[in-house]
Formats: sequence, C-alpha cells, structure tokens
Amino acid sequence: MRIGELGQASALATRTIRFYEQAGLLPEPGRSPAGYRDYTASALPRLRFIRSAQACGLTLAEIRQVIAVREDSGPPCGHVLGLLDAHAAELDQRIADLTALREELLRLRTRAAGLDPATCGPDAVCHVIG
Amino acid sequence: MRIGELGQASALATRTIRFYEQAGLLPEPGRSPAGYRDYTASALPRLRFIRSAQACGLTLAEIRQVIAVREDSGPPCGHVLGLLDAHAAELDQRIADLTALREELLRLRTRAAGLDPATCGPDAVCHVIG
DNA sequence: GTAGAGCTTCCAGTGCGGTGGAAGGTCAAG
DNA sequence: CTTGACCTTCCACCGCACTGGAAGCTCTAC
Repeated sequence: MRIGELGQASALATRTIRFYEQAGLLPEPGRSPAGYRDYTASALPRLRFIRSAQACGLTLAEIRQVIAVREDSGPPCGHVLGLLDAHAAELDQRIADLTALREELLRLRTRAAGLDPATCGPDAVCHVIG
Repeated sequence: MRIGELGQASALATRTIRFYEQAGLLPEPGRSPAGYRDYTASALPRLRFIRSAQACGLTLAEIRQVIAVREDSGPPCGHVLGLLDAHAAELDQRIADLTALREELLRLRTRAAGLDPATCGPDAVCHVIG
C-alpha cells in the first residue's frame, strides 16, 4: 500500500503520515524499487490508534511512549490507564478553570450594564475589564 | 520610572514589558539621556489592563485592537462586550467539548476494567484506547 | 513523447505568548 | 578603579502538531 492510499484509508494527509513516521510513531515502512513507501496492513490500525489516543488528549510524545512500552514489554494497559487518569485530572482542572472564567465573564457582563462609558478614566483602557 | 521598577510593580519580567511594547500594546516610553526607557505612571494601569484582559481570555491581538479603538474613538465598551460575548460562547463550546471528553475517559476507564491485556491483538497498540 | 498525478527529500514557516543568550553601554557603591 | 546590578539591542528559540514550497524522480495514460 502506498502512502496516498494509506492517506485515503486513514483520512490523513500524506504529509501527516510522513510526519508521524519522522516523529517515531510509525515504523519505517518497506520501500518499492523506486523508493516509494510500501505499507503493510498494520499501518492503518496504527494510525487509527494514534488518532484515538490523540482524541483522548494524549500528546504525540505520550503516544510514542505508549508504543515504545508496547514494543518493549507487551500490552501497555497499565501505563495507558495511568496516562488517561492523569489527563482526566488535568481535564477536571481545566474545566473548573474555564467554568470559573465563564462565571467571571458573566459577572463582568452584568456589572457593565450599570457602568457609564463616560466614567471611564483616561488611564484605564476600558472599565468593563479590570 | 525605569523598566525594572515597572516590572517589580506589575510583577512582569522586563522582557515581557519590552515584548508588549514591541507588540504594540504599550506606547513607546520616553528615554533617559542614557537611552533607558522612562515610564510615566500610566504604564502600570495599562499593564494591569493587559493582564486582566488576558485573564478574560482575550488574545494579545484583540487587546491591541481594543486599545486602538480606545485611542481612536474613546471608550471601547461596546467592542469589549462583543469580544467578551464571543469568548463566552467559545468558552461554552470548549467546556462542553472537554466535558464530553471527560466522560469518554470515564467510559474507557470503566470498560478497561473488564478487558484482559492478553486479548490485545498484535496490530492494536492498546485495546483500552480505540 | 508528453502531460499529469503521485512520490521523494529538505528546509522553513505557522500561531501564540513569550523566553534565552550574547555583546555591549550606564550607573552607584566601595 | 573595579565590581555588580541594571539597562540596551539583536537574533534565535521554546512547545505543539502540523503545513507549505521547491526541486526532482516515477509511473500511468493517451
């Protein structure tokens, strides 16, 4: 399978596939006599894994590490669960932060209704903020 | 006031202050005979505004624009409220996305409890994901 | 034999908000 | 008179995940 076909099958740009290879996420494929990359069937599930892992919030560096663990010592389930838990905790924090910010914006909005633009001092850029 | 003092007062690195100037967020200050930046008292509220606006989720480009509106046509309250509303909407979307992802992670976690690592096929990197 | 699609490599740029280092000028204290 | 803190400029780099262009080779179809 050539890179274009794999790109079609995985819905990824050929550039992205080469980038993943270069980033150590994809093993170097064989080559045709002309030097074209020649992928085996296992490349597609690998790409799907990468995208799924990314969708779970893992970085490419983490995904690379998961793959390395797998190749080193078999199914990396424990490692993966650890990463997922860590990302879940980060996610909780991010959600809490964003929710607090959302409430702050609402507060500013409400407060702004009672403010007169004319009372905006010369040093403040805008009294709605700050 | 020299840049170090302003940095102390605003809790910003002098590098960051120069960067803001270069980014058009801070007017070019006067200079001492030796070429040192010499800030007036209005620099501090300006920096505070920038940090507050950033905390509200505005980008430096948006903040620059708010400042430009202010300098062009007076208090930019309407413009600012528009930006805040836009960011609030983005925030709602982000929070919804992250919450959905959080739930997906929980689902994977639960599902993983019933999976045997030994059943992880050779092409899948890890059956917890994907 | 030639057009066009597809492949190769390499280098460089994107966006965002800074941060780092080098090389040098200035100023006050000891 | 020297030390050390502080200031100046310039250019380059950080992370992150790509994306773009250029220059050139290969393959298929007409």
